[in-house]
Amino acid sequence: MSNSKQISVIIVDDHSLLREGFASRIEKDDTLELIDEAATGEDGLHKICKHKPDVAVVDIELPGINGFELSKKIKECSPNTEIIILTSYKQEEYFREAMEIGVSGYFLKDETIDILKAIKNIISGEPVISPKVLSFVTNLYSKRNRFRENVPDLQKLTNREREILKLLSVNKSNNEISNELCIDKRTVETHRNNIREKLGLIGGSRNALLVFALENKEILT
Amino acid sequence: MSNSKQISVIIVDDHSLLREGFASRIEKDDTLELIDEAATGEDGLHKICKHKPDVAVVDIELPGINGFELSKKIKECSPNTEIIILTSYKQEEYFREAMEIGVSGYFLKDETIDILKAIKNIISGEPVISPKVLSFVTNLYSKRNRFRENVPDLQKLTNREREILKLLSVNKSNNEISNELCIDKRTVETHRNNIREKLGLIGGSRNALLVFALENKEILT
DNA sequence: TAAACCCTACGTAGTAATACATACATAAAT
DNA sequence: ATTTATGTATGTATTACTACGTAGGGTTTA
Repeated sequence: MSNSKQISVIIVDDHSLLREGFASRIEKDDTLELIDEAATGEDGLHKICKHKPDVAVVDIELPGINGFELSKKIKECSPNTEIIILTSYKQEEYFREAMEIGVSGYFLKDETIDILKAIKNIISGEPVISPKVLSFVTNLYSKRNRFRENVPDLQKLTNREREILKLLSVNKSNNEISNELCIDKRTVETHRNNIREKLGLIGGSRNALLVFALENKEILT
Repeated sequence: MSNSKQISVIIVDDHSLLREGFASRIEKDDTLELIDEAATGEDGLHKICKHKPDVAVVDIELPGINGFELSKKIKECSPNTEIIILTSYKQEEYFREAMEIGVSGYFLKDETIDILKAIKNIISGEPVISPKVLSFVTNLYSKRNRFRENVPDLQKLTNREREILKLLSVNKSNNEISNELCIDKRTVETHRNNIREKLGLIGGSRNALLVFALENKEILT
């Protein structure tokens, strides 16, 4: 009955109607197999730990332990099970918590989403976030009103200059840099000036170079 | 030639080898059609505005206008074109900017990702983020969480001090702040010192306060 | 071979911020 | 009613960085 090529799935949701719909959809797809289902967190945990399915679809609002607690416990007892949150909560806090726990997918029930395709995507290594939920990410980022006009041209800098810029990005002073690189402190100043000129930071605020270094610290080799 | 059921795609990347590989993959899939390609931002924009493809795959680092600028212009001239960023930059800043612009996908070149499947997913309405990149979302959220726990020191600041810290976070000098708030520049220094003391930044590096302000600019009211 | 670039070093001058103080008026708390 | 917190202002000295230069020795390149 259980084809080894099939993706094994367990759903944990207290709405029987939703479980039925989910089961009927999965039945029509022979690459997926619903091996069990549960209506409570405890029952779900028990069944998932027992069967260790490829995918667990869990609701957040559950009788007993909720979907978050359940997810954490799943990660302990069956770490290879991919967890998909399927919920009607689109609050940012819930999404955030799900992300922190490290679930592989987060979908809203009221969406016209192809949950089966999402499961397959996740199994093939692509975490998927539901379109409506993705807007949280976008909004979150948009709240920061910094907007980069150009990809900074770090290629214009020499190796030494990039090295010094990297030290600047971890907030080292000229003195510290000169000690670390065993060069004169005035030489460090020369490099700084050359860097500032190449990056077009001359005449700006006193700390323009530091700000640049901090903002770009990740992309410095 | 062009089957109306096919998904039309244009790729903009300055690496010809990558374009060739992309083209050869697409050829083998008759649901996708590569209708044109470009090596520069300008050429890409021209071709995309002309053909208005279903999907545009764009690199960030491009000769001339970069991938971000290109994406913004694509959204103007061909708003129905889904944009997929395909890049070797996995820095959070780039991902953030891509999200702000509102692209539908963000993938890393060095990943063993099925880009064709990703295109199809996106066409079917599922924004997809590359697995490695998705960790930014997680990190971002957990970072925010840490902020709230580890920086209650901000509560120790008075309203005026927070106001000044906020101005510091956008890299204003004491002089600029004193003008803006109509107080003496030495008073601003007093506030700075009080802030530094309350945040435990005394004796640290000269720019410790600036670094702090920059790193926490998002959570300043 | 000459030109260009890179790393190094230094001179003088000025500005910005810190370290470490004191001081006064007001408003809130108790 | 006295303490406390807050916002304001000032003094002196020191440090860190910038502005604007010059300059030698090394390697690469045209």
